[in-house]
Amino acid sequence: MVEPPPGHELPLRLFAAFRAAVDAVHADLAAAGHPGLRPMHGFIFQAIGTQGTTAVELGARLGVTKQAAGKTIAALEQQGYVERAPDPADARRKAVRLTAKGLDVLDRSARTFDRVRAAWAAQIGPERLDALEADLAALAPGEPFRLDAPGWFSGS
Amino acid sequence: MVEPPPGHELPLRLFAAFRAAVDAVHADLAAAGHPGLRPMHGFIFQAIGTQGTTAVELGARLGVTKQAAGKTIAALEQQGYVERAPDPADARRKAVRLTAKGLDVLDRSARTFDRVRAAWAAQIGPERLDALEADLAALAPGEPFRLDAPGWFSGS
DNA sequence: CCATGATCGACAACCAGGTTTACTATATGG
DNA sequence: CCATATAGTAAACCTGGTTGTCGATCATGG
Repeated sequence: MVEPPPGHELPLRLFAAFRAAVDAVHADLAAAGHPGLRPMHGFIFQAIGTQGTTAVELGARLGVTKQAAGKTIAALEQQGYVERAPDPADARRKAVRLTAKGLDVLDRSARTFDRVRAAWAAQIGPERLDALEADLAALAPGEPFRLDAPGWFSGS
Repeated sequence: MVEPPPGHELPLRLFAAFRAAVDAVHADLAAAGHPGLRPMHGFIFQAIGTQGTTAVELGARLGVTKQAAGKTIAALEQQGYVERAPDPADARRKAVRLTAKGLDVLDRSARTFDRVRAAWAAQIGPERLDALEADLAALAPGEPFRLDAPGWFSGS
């Protein structure tokens, strides 16, 4: 009977591949005038999206309190990635939208992820990459868009 | 021509699978009298290992400063997971070793990771799981034991 | 044998991101 | 019209990390 690999190796390889893709994105972003963005910011930008959002909604998407979301928004506003405008329909709310600079991050990220995927397909073959993706979907079913990763790792 | 899936889906699925495995480990740990341990602690325990280590060495393995490693060690010592003893051969050094409680964490984690792997093999078939692992090794080559994940995500 | 430099661990001050608690301002529904 | 719920903000605090500094202890070259 053949010994299977130790069980911790597969999770580490999953994480290593994830990390490789994210590192590629952030290397591109850093080279394109967006230094200082961390992997967690990718989740935040995705959570804001092209539609914009509010502090409460952003907090819910990221799995943090609205106060934490508010701090994050303030920081991104400071750096010019988002802008806030009063909601004409509800004076309590403040609409948060990505600026052109913020949209550039979203756009570049998407293109780099596509580039990484194409490189991977070329490396192991598109069929095997599709099989890999299908198997992953079977092993960890459900919505892949869980944006509450910040906080999951070190969070309370 | 068939549209490939958006490139960000695969990384998210990689992360989701990693997260599922780690969550299984920490659910088991929490049920076994180790509540409050976060995913990042798994990396720390692995970095300390059965051999023990020192603050400087731990910092190097985790990719953080020795001061941060020292704080982490102090916190784990407080909770009874590690103990420090003076090194008889070098009075500057303090050997850090896992206590029985700490070794229990390491042991349980390894067994749960094995259990997860077995469950995954049963679900998609051992051949496909082996293929998945081999493909991942091809895509993100190199040492899978990169323990500097804490800090990578939100770090400086 | 000892002076100099490197290394180990600790302390202090600070920062980033998160939480809890508390508060104001605005909507909304009975 | 008022009671209750919701959006945003603020303050105090926690954790994990950083830089800078320091004393204590090796290690090495005169």
